[in-house]
Amino acid sequence: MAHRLRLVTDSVTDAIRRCQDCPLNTLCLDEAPSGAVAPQQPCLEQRCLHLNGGDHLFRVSDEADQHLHIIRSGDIKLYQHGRDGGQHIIEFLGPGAWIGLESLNEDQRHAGAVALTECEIASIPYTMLSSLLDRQPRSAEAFGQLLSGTIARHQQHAAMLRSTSAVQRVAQFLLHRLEQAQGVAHHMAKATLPMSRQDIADYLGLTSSTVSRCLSALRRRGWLSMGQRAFMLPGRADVEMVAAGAPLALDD
Amino acid sequence: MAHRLRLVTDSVTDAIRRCQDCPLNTLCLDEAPSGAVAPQQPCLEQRCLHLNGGDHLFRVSDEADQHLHIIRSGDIKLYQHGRDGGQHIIEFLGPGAWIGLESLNEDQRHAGAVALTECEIASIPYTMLSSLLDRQPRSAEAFGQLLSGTIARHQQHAAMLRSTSAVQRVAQFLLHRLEQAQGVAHHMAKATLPMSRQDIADYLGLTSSTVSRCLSALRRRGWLSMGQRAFMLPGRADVEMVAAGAPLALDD
DNA sequence: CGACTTCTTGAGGATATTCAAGAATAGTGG
DNA sequence: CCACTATTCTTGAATATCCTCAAGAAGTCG
Repeated sequence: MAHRLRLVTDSVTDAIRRCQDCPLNTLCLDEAPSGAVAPQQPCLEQRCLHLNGGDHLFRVSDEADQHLHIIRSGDIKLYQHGRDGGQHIIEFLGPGAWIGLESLNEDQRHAGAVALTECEIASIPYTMLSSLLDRQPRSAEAFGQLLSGTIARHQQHAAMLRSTSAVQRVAQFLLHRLEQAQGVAHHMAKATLPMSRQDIADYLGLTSSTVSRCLSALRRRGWLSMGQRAFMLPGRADVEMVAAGAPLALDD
Repeated sequence: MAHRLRLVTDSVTDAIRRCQDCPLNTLCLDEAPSGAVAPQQPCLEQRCLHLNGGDHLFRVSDEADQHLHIIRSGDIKLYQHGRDGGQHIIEFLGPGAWIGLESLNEDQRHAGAVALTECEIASIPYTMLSSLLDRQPRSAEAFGQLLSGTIARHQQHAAMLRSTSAVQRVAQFLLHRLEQAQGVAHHMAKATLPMSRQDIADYLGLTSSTVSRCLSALRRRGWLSMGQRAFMLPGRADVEMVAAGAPLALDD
C-alpha cells in the first residue's frame, strides 16, 4: 500500500471532542454524550489518512476492504474504465462526502478513487458502523437517508447526461458545483474546479475541446469568470437559463 | 388512489408457504422456519397489488408512503421530468426488482413509476422491513448489498449515457436487457422490449428516430431479429463489438 | 373494418467531434 | 529564482453524427 502515505491513528483522548469532530456525528443521534460524562468506548474508532494529489485511495478491481471513507478535506474523483478504453468519471466528491457506499459487502471495487488535491480521509470499518446502526435505530434511519440520497444524486447525474446540448451540460455542471460549495459555506459565490478539462469532459460525456469551447462562450458573455482553479458566475441567472435549455451559440 | 385498482390482502394462512413465496426470502436468513414449526407471526406482512399497463404505482411529487415495492411479475418504468419538458427514464425494472429504495425516509417521490405491462406488485411498509433488519443482522447485510447494487447499477447506466455513439448505446441497451433476462432463466436467448421507442430514446438520451435507425441497422446486418415485443441477437459477438465502440454506419 | 397511435425512413440542417497547431500552465533541476 | 520541458488548455477548420421535420407504413384498439 505505497499510496497510503501517512497512516495516523487519531490520538484525541477526550471522547466528547472526538464526537464533535466526528464526521459521523449526524449518525450518532441517540447515544451522543450530552456534555458531562465521556463514554469509555468511543462510538467509532477512526483512522485518518492523508493523500497527495494523484494518489489512489483504491483502484478498480482492488479487493473491497470493507471500510467506509469520509472526506474531511480535499477533493476526490471516482472513476471507471469505459468499454472503449476511455475513462468515465462517476462523481467528484468534496468535504463531507462518503466513499464506498457502492461496495458494501461486495468483494471487489468496481470503481477507482483518486485524490485531485491533498486530502484528509477518515476511514471506519463497515462492521463498526454496522454495530452502531444495530444499537441506534435512528442512526440506521439517517444511514438509510444517506444511501437514498446517493441513489437520488446518481439519478440527477444521469438526467444531466441526457441533456442534449453541450453548453447545457456544462452550465448545469457549474451550477451544481456552486450549489455544493454554498452548502458548506452559505453566501459563498465562488467554487473550485480541481479537476482537469478532460475529467470534466469524461464526467459530462463530451470531449475536452467542447468543454473548453463552452467555458469560453460563457466567459465571452461575461457570465463566467475564472481564475486558476476557482470560478464565479456573475451572470448566474443567465447560466441558469442555459442550463434549463436556452439556446446559446458557441461562436460569437 | 384511483390508480390502485385491486388491493388484495394475501390470504395464505400457512406461514411456511408464505415464506417460500415471499420475495423477501433472500433477506429472511436467520429466522426462516426450517420446515417443521410455523411461526405465529409472519416475517413480513405483504399486500399484493395489481396494475394494468399504463397505471401509475406512484407519481412524481406524490408524498412518499414509506412502502417498498417488489415486482412479482410485469415491467415498470421509473421516470423523471426533464428540465426541458421531456421525460427522462431512470430505469426499466422487471420481476424481482425493488422499487422505492431511493425514497427511504424522504418526504416526496422524486420519480414516477408506471406499469408498462400488467403487473403484480408486493408492497411492504418500510417500518416492517426496518424491524426485520434490527432483529436479523444478516438481513441488514443483504439489504446493504441491495442498496449497493442499486448504486452500482446507476453508475453503469451513467457510463452507458457517456458512450458517444448512438449505435453503441443501443447495442449496450440490448445486451443489458438480454443479460437481465438470462439472469432469471439461464440459456434464455431472447428478451423483451415492453417499452416504446420513445421510452428507449428517453432512457438513452437519444430521439426515437435515432433508436429506430440503429435497430434497423443492426437488423439489416442480421445481428438482431425482432418480433413484436421480443428480440434475439444472432450476432451477439458483433453487437458486443459495437457496444465496445466499433464503428458502424447507420445507412448501408 | 376504420381511426388512432406508434414506428420507420428520407432529406436537410445544426451541433459536436476529430485533427492539429499555438498558447498557457505546471513541474523540474540548475 | 529562473529557464526548460512536458503537460494541459484554447482555438480553428473540416468532417461525421445526430436531430428536426415530415410523410408513409405498420401496428393497436375499439
